Amino acid sequence: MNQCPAGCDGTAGAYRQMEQPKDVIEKRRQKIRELQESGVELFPNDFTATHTVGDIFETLSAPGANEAHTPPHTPGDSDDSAAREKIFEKAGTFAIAGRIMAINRFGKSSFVRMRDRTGQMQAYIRKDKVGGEAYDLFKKLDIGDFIGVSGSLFATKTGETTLLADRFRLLAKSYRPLPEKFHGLKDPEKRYRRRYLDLAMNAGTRDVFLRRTRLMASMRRFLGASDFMEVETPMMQVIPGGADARPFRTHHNALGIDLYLRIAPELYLKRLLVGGFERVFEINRNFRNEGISTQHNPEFTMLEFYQAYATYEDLMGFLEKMIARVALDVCGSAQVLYQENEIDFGAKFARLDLVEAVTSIGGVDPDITKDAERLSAFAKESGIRTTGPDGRPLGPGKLLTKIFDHLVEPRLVQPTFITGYPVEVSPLSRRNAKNPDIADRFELFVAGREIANGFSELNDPVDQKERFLRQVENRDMEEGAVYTVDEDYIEALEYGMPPAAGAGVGVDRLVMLLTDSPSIRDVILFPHLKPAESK
RNA sequence: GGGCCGUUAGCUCAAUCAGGCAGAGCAACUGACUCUUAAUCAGUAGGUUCAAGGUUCGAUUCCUUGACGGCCCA
Repeated sequence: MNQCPAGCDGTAGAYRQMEQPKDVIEKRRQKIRELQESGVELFPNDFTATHTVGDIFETLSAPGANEAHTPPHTPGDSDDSAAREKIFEKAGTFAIAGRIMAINRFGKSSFVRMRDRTGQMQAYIRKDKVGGEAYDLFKKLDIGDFIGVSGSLFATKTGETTLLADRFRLLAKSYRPLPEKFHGLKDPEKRYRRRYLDLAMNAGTRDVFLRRTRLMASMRRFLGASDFMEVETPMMQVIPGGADARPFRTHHNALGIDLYLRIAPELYLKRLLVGGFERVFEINRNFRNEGISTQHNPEFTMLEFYQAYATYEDLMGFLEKMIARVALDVCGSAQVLYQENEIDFGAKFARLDLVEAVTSIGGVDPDITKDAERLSAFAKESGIRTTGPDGRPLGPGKLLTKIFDHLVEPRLVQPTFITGYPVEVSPLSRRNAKNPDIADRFELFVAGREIANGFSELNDPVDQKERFLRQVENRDMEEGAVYTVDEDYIEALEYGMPPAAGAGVGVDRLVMLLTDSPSIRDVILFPHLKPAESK
């Protein structure tokens, strides 16, 4: 039964819409107008909370108050409840501020579930306590509004510690309804685009980003304790270097020149080694103008650190310890479950030579790895592209690492250092003392993905310049690449850089591992998505 | 870049196979209720079915194109 009493022509419809708005938001706007008309301030900012929810429970669990907040509680346990009453009485009054997450209204009293940054607590609002006028105001409040409540504590029948309101105030009105309480916000697109709702509704999401913050703090602590200093180097660079990737381009108006967003901080951090800062690190964003996927965001966070008088082998040991420490700080254990696999960051990480990995794990005939032509044929058979973007055939070193990526990388579940990379694919690494075609370099793989990359640094300016030149030559035809030798960096090396080793750690990927997140978008607050059509 | 899947009320999802008045729960609104906690009870309202086009008497449903997202592959 839903007939228009006045007939269902357009005029009546418009009239009805004014009287009784259909739209949820319009209804709320109307309610807000009524609030304003009765003199309620919608967005005051002079409420002072005396406590957080966490503070209150902490107060109660202080010595002598142990039982005060242990719901659910067996009702009718008179000794106990008498003791609790006493504790609550002694505790005094509290004023808390937070967002209304749920309301259970009765005729003349209501329970409100409030949440602040430390947790949730329910308040009980009674008409006879707060007064008729205030209670009428309360009736107009919505889930999602922010309120401040002051009062004393009591235990409900079910034993839940509850704030009995003497007074309450509206602190900020919401114009839009929050997503549903039980199912929350599930649509991944909406979760990413409107992360604030995802955070407001999903405890799991809040936990991921709390862990991310803890991870950053843990890494900084670990590096600081080892005498590393944190530095910040340019994100806008004239020559983007330190990695093999396409940069974003931007423009400086006053200088009239194009600049690039950095693809890596490496070449600047090593200039600091030249300057005498022997242990430096930087944690910040790099930008790579490439595809977006569950593993790639155009801007991502990287830790890079450099240590003078250290080798890549020293750094493997260091990283091993750092990651174990970070896992412990973030997860409370060095054994971490990631997508069905238990990963042990506490044990010594495996170490394996690249060629050995390709033959033993990848099952490739050792003879093939020694012969460039057979390597190329094998790659082709395995469905691997054997030419670069410019159409020229890839060198054997590049082919070998591609075969590795294809056959071995997905199978390296437990933390594994791969060493023995060809110099051909390691333009900034020091050559191995015994084999000049091999670099003193490692990559760390966990759960089938590259997590870190490190090497003993090339500090010979002549060798470095030659490698830059070769790189430029090879990239000549490559679309979008930037091919300039960083002469300024070479000059810095010419003044002398101490022997050193450095490594980069993909922070987002590490966070994924430690929060059991399948997509990089789950660990970046505002991941890049294509702009939506509308809404 | 390729393949598959998805997009329906503020939110979570039905209805699509085989075309026939677009539904539920929560949220909202009205009323009852001073111990609820996914409150309960009675009632009400709420839809550009992602967009554009096509087929058809009739399209959420079938076809084409596009947008965005998810998964897999490169």
